[in-house]
Amino acid sequence: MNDSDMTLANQLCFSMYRASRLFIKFYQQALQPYGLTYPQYLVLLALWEEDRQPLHALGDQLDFGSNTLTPLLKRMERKGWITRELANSDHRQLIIQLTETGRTSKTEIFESIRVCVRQQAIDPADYRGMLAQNHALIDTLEKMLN
Amino acid sequence: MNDSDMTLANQLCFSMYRASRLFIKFYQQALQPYGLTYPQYLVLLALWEEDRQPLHALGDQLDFGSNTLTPLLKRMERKGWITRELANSDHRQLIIQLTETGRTSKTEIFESIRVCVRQQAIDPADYRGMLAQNHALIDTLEKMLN
DNA sequence: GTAAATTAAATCGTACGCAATTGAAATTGG
DNA sequence: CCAATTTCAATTGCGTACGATTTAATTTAC
Repeated sequence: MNDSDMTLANQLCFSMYRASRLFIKFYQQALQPYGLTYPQYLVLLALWEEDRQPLHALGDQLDFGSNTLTPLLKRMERKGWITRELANSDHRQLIIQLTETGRTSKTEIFESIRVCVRQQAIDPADYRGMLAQNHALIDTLEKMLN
Repeated sequence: MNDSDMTLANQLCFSMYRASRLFIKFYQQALQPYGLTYPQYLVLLALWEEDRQPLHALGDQLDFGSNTLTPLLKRMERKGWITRELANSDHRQLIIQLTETGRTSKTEIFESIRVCVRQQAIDPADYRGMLAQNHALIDTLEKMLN
């Protein structure tokens, strides 16, 4: 590995960082009508897959700690997407649940996203290939960071 | 595109976001001894490729606006990595230049990064493949966002 | 049964990212 | 030449990210 591998253009980390930020900007366009940020949309995605999860379970899926999630979820509660209530069985756990609005918006928001993503016109095989490679990379990095 | 394509696990954007954050965390470990953050390291990379650039040129390469760069560069100036001076030819432009420390640290910091990256043990062909695919994706997204 | 350890959310502080605006300097067009 | 436009960096405000600590509730171990 020589110095020419250390240019901005040759850094995989930098290209991931660039692609991620552009991708998020792209999604934000579709989410703007709903007043949602991308991380907030991720919370909705997780809850649409499984409602009524404790905060730490959302954190496990999204790799967010309570330092990130607590204020984010409070904002989502204020905007009427979710409710936050202590679990009866364990008063340390905060159960996050979709509101009626949060549940029923799924169809409309998905359609907005789909319209938006369809314009990207990425080859489905490329998409799946990159997804698989990213998952492999994520596994490698997670192992190295303990 | 059906609802099963909308799970967290099937979102390319989310996997980019996850990989990017893990990658940055990985780099931060190597950068911690120098008190550098990853975005600050990117500025150094750009300046090591070409010193004495105006703020907006760094912004073009890293896709940062002055709203991000101005405070970031002030922190780097305080820590002695760079200097900030108005261009004589154009008093609107702020020329960013490496300090002696900034210039000479290159060798040592590169070595730290290389030691760290070598442990990843990613196949070089995979690395190049992902880099190329990311660049293609970045181009697509940039075009769609104007 | 209770002190020690663990788990969970919240809090604190710092540093991005980025949309939007501001204000100053340079360029342009009539 | 000079008013209008454009180009810059800086500022403002908000929402993440995340290391580190705190506080409260539950488990564990003896």
